[in-house]
Amino acid sequence: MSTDVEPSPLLGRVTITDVARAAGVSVPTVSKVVNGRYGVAAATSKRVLEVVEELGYETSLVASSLRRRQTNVIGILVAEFESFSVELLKGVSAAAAGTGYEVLAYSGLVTDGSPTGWERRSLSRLAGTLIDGAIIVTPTVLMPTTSIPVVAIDPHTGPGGPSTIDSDSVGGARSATRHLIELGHRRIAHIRGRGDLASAQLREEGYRQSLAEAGIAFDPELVRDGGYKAALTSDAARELLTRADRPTAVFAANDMSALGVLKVAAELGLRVPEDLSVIGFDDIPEAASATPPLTTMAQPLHDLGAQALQMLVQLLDGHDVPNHVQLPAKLVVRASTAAAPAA
Amino acid sequence: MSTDVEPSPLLGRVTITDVARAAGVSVPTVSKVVNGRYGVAAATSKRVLEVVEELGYETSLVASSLRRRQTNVIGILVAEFESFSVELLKGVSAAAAGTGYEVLAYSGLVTDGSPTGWERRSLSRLAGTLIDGAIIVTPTVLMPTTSIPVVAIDPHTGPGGPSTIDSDSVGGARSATRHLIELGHRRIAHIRGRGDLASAQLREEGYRQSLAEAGIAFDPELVRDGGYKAALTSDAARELLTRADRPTAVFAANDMSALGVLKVAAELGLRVPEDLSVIGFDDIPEAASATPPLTTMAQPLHDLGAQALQMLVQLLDGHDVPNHVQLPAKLVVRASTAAAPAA
DNA sequence: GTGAAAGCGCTAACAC
DNA sequence: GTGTTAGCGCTTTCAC
Repeated sequence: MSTDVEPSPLLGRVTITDVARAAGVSVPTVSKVVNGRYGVAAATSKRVLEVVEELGYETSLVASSLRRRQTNVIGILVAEFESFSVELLKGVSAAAAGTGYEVLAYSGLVTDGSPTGWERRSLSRLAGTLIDGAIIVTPTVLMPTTSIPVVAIDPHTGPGGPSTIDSDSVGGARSATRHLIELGHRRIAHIRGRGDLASAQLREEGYRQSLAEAGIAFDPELVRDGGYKAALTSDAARELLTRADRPTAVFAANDMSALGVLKVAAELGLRVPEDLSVIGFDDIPEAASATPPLTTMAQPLHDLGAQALQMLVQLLDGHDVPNHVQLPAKLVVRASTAAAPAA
Repeated sequence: MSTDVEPSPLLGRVTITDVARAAGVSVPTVSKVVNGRYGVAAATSKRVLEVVEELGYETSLVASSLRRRQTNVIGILVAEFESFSVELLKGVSAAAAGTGYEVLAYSGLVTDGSPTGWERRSLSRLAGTLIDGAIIVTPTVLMPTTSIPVVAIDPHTGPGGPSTIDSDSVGGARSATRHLIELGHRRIAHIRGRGDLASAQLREEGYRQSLAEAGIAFDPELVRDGGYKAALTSDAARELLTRADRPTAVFAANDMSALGVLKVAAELGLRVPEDLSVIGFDDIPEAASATPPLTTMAQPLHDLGAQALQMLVQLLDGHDVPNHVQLPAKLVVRASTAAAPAA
């Protein structure tokens, strides 16, 4: 019976109930007005809208998504927000503009326990409720069945899972290695990527192919694990570069590792590129501003993200998409590679 | 009475009800087990956990956050995922590791209608339910009362709102302008930032101060709006650079604008830095790889994000935090600035 | 044209 | 120890 209107809800958010009470109508009526459903008197609608405006009400994503079937938000799931994932995110976000979908990026807790399987957990927590579809960056496990459409970027492996998109790791690695060979290098080391990602294996494969083509014997002593991380690369690089017969060039499976090699080389007093050539993979922004600027195989990260989004939207619209899309990688020569030192 | 266990829920996500049914217990019991509450028999707990594992159940963020008071996720709200916001995001994410909080970045639809007020809408949609606290990047409106703790980065304005953090725009702008003056420039143009952000006004203020200190008369004809965007800067830059008495240097309020100036200068056949010096503000990754590499005032974007997160966590823990934190900006000289051409 | 009732998936109180 | 009841904020039938 009370007609008092709370003008400013000082604590707690404004709920649909607050609006209903203030407007003197029922909760469902407010819902209809807010969602533009038919069957509401113009006068009622006007009054409700005024109260909505006055109170600053906005429907709760959480509550409505629990009830509705779709939310019009797509999720991009990453293990961590770092240079690589964030470049993809920019591409996804740019491509999402105008599609009517909002973008929500989520980084689950990777610290507690294994670094593997985070994607399944994140997906379970968000799918079916918060997000209509997901783009998963570097998933480490296979997810044969998911409750919502999924596109994976740089996935664990090929068939059986969701649609995937990546760039040409084998071809890129071949180009990278060939670049070093053409500069006269013969002792070329390789810092491997994360073993649980197909891209890492393919890059090693490309490295071996290039070596074979040039008639250079593969030396297992020159291959070490870097896990796509600068920190993990350090020990490997130190071992490699303190050998009596140290390599004159290093092909790192990604830029973070290459940056790690650069750091170790500097510590060791090795000049890059005079004493040591270093080439990376990805072309993250840090590559260009490294000392010296890093030669690398550029992945079209922005496009990768943008196309992943387009594929996902296709899927959400019920269309078919290719099972696998591959974009080319491109050699970007900067200052960390040069002719091999005279033997 | 049926005891059949669905081994693989092919469509829809696995809910707590599925688990309860499969384990032969009630829904609340599953909830207790999953959340580690006391008062469950060891045997029951074990059985439930097995089913959880088998079915791959993960509690829904949405459903639990609707019921619970807190979710342990903090939201970073941005208008768009671009270089600036994304650098902050990396800092936030890095600082969040180990705090027990997960990070969720959200970019609301800015396209529909005005670019202003998106933050209030996003906040309303997520606060109180999905996220425990929020970091808002470049909010354009004042939000005196919010239902959850909020920290604003590079805000609209000073007092009255949430705690804020930014870097020293006045001091930075003074340094930038002084750098140009010391190089012998006297006709120095300024491309303004977004008028709805305090940082833009403060940078213009710093520019004017430096001019005054050097005894250079302020010329309103040399100040144009760029809105912090490369695209919006183009027209302004073209006007400025086609004048008979064109400036010999430009201080752009941020790097995106500076990049826009570089582009126009190239179109106009002006050499940078020989004919025109350009300095930006922010030091986004693109600055280093621009042609030529951009001289700029570096904001500690990573630290800004990291400290914003720390402040927010303090707030969430019930501690007080300073109302305003300011970090210094630092001159980074690259190749887009040089001595003024002889008059 | 409007409101009462039900329910999305989950958790907190409270019975049993 | 375990299940029943209630309710978070919202939307969807479906009576009235």
